[in-house]
Amino acid sequence: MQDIADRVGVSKALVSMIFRDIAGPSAATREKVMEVADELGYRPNRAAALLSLRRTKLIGVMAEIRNSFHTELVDFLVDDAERAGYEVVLGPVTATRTQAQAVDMLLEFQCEALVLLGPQLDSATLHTIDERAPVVSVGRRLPGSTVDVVRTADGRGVAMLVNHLVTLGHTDIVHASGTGAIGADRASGYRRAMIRHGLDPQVVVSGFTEMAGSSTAPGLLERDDLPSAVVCVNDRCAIGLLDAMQKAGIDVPADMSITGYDNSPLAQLTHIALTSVSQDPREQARRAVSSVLERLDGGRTRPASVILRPRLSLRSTTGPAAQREKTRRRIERSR
Amino acid sequence: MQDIADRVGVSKALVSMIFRDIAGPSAATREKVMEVADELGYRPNRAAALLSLRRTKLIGVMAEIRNSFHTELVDFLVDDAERAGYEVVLGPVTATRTQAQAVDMLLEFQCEALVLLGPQLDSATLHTIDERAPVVSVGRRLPGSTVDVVRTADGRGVAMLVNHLVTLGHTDIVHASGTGAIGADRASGYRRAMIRHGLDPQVVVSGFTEMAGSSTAPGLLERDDLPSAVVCVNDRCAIGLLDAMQKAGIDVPADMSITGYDNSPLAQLTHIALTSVSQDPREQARRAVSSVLERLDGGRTRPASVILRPRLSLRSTTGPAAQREKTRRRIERSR
DNA sequence: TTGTAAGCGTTATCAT
DNA sequence: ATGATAACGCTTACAA
Repeated sequence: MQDIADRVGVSKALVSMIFRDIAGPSAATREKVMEVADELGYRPNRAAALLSLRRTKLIGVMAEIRNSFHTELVDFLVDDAERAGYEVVLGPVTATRTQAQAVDMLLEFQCEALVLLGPQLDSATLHTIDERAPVVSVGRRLPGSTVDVVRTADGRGVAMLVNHLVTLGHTDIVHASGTGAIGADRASGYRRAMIRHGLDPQVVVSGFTEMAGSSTAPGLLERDDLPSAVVCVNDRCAIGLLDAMQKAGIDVPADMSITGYDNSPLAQLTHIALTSVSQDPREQARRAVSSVLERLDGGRTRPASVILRPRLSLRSTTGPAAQREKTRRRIERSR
Repeated sequence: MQDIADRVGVSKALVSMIFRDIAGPSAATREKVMEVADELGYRPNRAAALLSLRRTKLIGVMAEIRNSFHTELVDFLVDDAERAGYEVVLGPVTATRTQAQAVDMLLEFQCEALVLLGPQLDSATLHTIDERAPVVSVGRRLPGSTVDVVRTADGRGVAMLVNHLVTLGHTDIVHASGTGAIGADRASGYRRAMIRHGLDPQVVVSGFTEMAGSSTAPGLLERDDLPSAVVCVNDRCAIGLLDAMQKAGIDVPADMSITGYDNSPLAQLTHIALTSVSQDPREQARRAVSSVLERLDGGRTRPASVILRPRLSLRSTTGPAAQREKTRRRIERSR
């Protein structure tokens, strides 16, 4: 910057103003400065600006880079943040990099606020982080939390699936569950919905991956009666189960209905066509950024929660409950 | 930092050294300083350090956040970089954020080197960027380029698919192609392989998405003879086509074989089981980071190219060429 | 083992 | 419209 100033014969201050598009400098110097800057290949040093300014205009986003639902959210977050004049710094969680490490990195980068996707950190830790920079937790239920929350009413989403299945005549509905806060939330939504319908909740432990889903199949096939429907904790689990079931000769949805959760691009592929629940990442991103802005620029200090309504996406993996007789015959045949 | 120094009654310099684990300070002061730092919730300011140091230890990675192949690479890059003592900053390319903008952002963050995934920027631009910070282009062919390149021999990969199909007795093999440098590379690999076998290359324009793949189907179904095999430009395209074909009553691979490219997690799902070509993201990431290190810390100045051998992943979407008669009958039936 | 002081590239305040 | 100068928080000779 000093170089440019020297070359043009002005001061650093002028150059700085010109680069920040601030009224003051004359059009003539403006042009000259830009020209020389170009020639010298000058790039503003964000770190230095950051040091001088009180604000960094940086929003840190912790995400599991391999989770397509997270990357979808990140994509939207980047755009929303940009529109608000902020830049997103991604703190990736990987096999070898914990959530705590990701947060540490974001804090070192002097992010003004943190958006945490599916945080597994406990409330106390979140609170501590929040004291340094406003935290928005996305996608996870946080009872009695002191940080901002944006999430879908997962319990309700799962209940919608159960209702849908009951309407189709299903009564023998199993839940393939996941672990952690998110898994627990969905499982309890399932349980409540089943009880509300006077049905028996049946939870089998599964997980959030295709592998988990497909390894849940044998246990179900072993039963005397195949359940008439399985509500899976997410789309990937459902796809794994779907796959294993089809391999075993089970017709979905004729013999058994299967539902997912997330309404991921995968679920929408026509030859998977998974009945699922949409979490509306577009809207979650928007709300998360709004939350950040309210606390950063809007003066809000109390934590706020945004709980979005899930939306059912009916596709071809759910259908009327099978006649018991038929199902049993199918199973026999496939053995 | 000054606060800590004051509280403990030492100088900033000591505190700095302690935080960087530098020999010198006594164990006693060390402990005292850490304690007070904890109490004050102190976090080192990376930007300030960066300003003082000559080095940022930052590697910028430009990636399409929604592209699962890119995110897979990023995941590995993060780990490899960390192992080498570097931090990765992600410059996301989205619908509203161009590659040039992503690169600008990374440069503003004072990244010491740039890893560009599938860059569409022209050679001249890449060269200009390289003058500021060493550039590694990943996954794209760059004839006569002046920057480092890490890629798979895509032409050869596609040729392997063609060879495989020819071995299975196929002769009527169509290529569903993509645009851009990558699409062109794969198309020319296809053409050369076909000619080598004395077959007629037939290229139809498709694209890199499921949508593109499925919208390629009608044109193929319209033909008097269904091609016996289709080599798609990537897995997503293949899955779209696969889907549309199955919907049209075509049995894959009995009536028609389909191949993908990338060996993505999707291709590996057992009920898709797409024959594909692996680009080995793990290895590409490793090489990209090595390239960076050689130029940053190893003193290499000449550009280097690493061209990896693709690897065939045979699965269930390819099979022996169908008898013409059978195929025709199938098609009639499905109409 | 510890302290002092200069400097990194910017922005901001106050003059001119 | 432009310039001088003091921060910003850290690192690093060099000195004690």
